[in-house]
Amino acid sequence: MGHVCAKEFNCEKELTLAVIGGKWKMLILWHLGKEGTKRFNELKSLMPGITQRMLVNQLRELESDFIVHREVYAVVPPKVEYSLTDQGRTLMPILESMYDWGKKYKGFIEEQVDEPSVKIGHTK
Amino acid sequence: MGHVCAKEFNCEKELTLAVIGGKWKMLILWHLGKEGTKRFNELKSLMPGITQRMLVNQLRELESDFIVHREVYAVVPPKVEYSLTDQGRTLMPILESMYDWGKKYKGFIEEQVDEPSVKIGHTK
DNA sequence: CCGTATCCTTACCGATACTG
DNA sequence: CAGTATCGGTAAGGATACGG
Repeated sequence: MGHVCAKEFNCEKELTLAVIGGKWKMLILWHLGKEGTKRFNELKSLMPGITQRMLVNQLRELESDFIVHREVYAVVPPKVEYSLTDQGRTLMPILESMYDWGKKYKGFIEEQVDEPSVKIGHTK
Repeated sequence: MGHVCAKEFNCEKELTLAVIGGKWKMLILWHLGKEGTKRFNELKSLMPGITQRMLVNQLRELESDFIVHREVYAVVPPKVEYSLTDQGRTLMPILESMYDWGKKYKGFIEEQVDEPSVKIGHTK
């Protein structure tokens, strides 16, 4: 198991990329890492634009890669909580340096092209 | 210009990912960052499996994002050298931490599933 | 030696509708 | 509330052939 298993990589960096590289994965990890445990619909409303299908999909992959823990409560209506595993938490420093780099790079790019062209939303 | 321009991102982390996330980009950056300037065919033989089309493509995107510098010499037969820009060099710490994380994660994964399943090539 | 030009496959992702 | 199921578009990436 693990969505990353049975794939071939040229390098361990690509393994890391395979884990965090999905369309919404970094955003999910960021919320869980910075704000802690979240329910499914909480995550959904924190990420405007994501569909239910994609949220489930990305969470399932992160779970099968041992990055995210899924806790199901046997209640009605259903309650499911997501959180980072210990392994998942070790990704945070990488996400932070990617955030910092992206921020500086955005400024750099806007100096090169004199109209602001890289559009970033509000999630930080 | 810049292949990254005119795209929308939820977060600056995703901008970083857009810059390094191509299939062969991290590998290219790694070679240029660790071993310095390379000619086109040198890069190609350092990356078994890459096609000429993809190597050109990834290099052009990195160039338009101001990460890689392309130096053309007016000689026959043609000679073209690729190197990291100053901006490109600032990516190396991120690539290194992704390498380190991937390496540890690979060991971690192999403990979970008792057969070795994550296959990594020889490029390091 | 260093590319272009085509063609084609497939993986990713979005929209939408339905369910325990 | 927290999911499945299905369908379809699009862009990334591979194979191959040709060119300055």
